[in-house]
Amino acid sequence: MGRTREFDEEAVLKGAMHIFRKHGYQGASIRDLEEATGLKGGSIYHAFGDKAGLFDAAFGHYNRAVLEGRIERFAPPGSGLRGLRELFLSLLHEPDHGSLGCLITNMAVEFGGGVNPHPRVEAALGLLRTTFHARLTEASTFTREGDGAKANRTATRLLAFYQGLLVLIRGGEDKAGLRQAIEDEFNQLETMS
Amino acid sequence: MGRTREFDEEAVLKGAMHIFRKHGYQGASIRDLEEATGLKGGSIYHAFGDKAGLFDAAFGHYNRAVLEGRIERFAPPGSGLRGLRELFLSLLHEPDHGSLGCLITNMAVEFGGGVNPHPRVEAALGLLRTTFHARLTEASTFTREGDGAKANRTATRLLAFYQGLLVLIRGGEDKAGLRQAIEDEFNQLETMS
DNA sequence: GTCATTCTAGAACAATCGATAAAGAATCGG
DNA sequence: CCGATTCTTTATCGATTGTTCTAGAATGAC
Repeated sequence: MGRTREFDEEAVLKGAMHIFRKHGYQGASIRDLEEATGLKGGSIYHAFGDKAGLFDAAFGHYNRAVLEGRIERFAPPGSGLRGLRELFLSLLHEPDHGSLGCLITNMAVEFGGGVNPHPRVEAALGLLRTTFHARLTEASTFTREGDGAKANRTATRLLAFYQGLLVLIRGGEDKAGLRQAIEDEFNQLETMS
Repeated sequence: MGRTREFDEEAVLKGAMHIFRKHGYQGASIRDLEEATGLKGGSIYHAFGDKAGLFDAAFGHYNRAVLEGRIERFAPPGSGLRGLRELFLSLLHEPDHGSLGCLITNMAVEFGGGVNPHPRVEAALGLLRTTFHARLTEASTFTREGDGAKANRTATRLLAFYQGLLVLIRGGEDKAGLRQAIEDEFNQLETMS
């Protein structure tokens, strides 16, 4: 029933993900991806169809392993505002001064301008927004409000703040100031009427 | 003393800027730039040295004409928090669903990951932060605070919010929700202790 | 008008791009 | 062992990339 696969798919996707995060989609060449994955070009095309297919798989891996993992670790269900704060602060601990950017942020920018948004970007933003909303409604100041309209609006505001932080981190902004901005935001969120 | 220039530099930079905003630096080819500027490749290289030189000039034009122009129009000195609010809201009026992204945001992301930040990105972020700080200190709630430390921290927080809004706009986020987020942010800023 | 100088136009450059094709290597059912 | 199938490798494809070169057109100084 055919030759057996020699590569570890997860390791391959991890390597490809690194390259796409560093150099973007357009900036990542097939040769770069060969080196990072250990696969030869032919194998890449056999396994993933084309460059866009490998990217899609790598993006899926990012959403699954990195994004969801980060949420589970720092802002699990029940952690409320304190969890969200830790989630935001965790962005500052990225290595290499954000040389590995957030794939969502980077691709929202790189693929933006088309008529419709990239589906994986949309899905990831949706997961973040849903998470923000859920943790917000766990906080007493938001459950008192009756419907979740206020939490919805705050979730959108936090989503923008979150993406902006990643832009500034990647832009080389000093992290102490960003930490202070995060603390301010959540301190104010906790003492809200 | 030599042949006279036939092209209008401002028009050329404007055309190049459009391409770079739409497709990014890597995604803009010299042929694209020829078409958008009306110049032939030879002339481009004669006038600007190379692709990076044209980009640098176009980025300078963006900071001068678009960014500073927007600030002067919506948040001139003395306009305080109300000016800042208008500045933020003006981001939503960008045409084509953000198909022309903010060059600062896009380049902070695309050139991020290097050891040191792109100087023009740094300059533009600095101008924004300085503007935010200045308008904040015009507001009574911030001048009461003695030193400008609070205004500094809020300026950084607003800078992240600003960049995040541009990411979401480019990502195709619906603008009504973003408008609400902006209004919430500034309503809360106006009623601060 | 001549000359040095500056700009423009267009062809061409080597290098790299994403992608394909062909052949060998490994696996399993028969 | 055979043959069908699947994966890996290698070489190579045409297209496009950023850039350079060369010839021609326009300018001001003399």
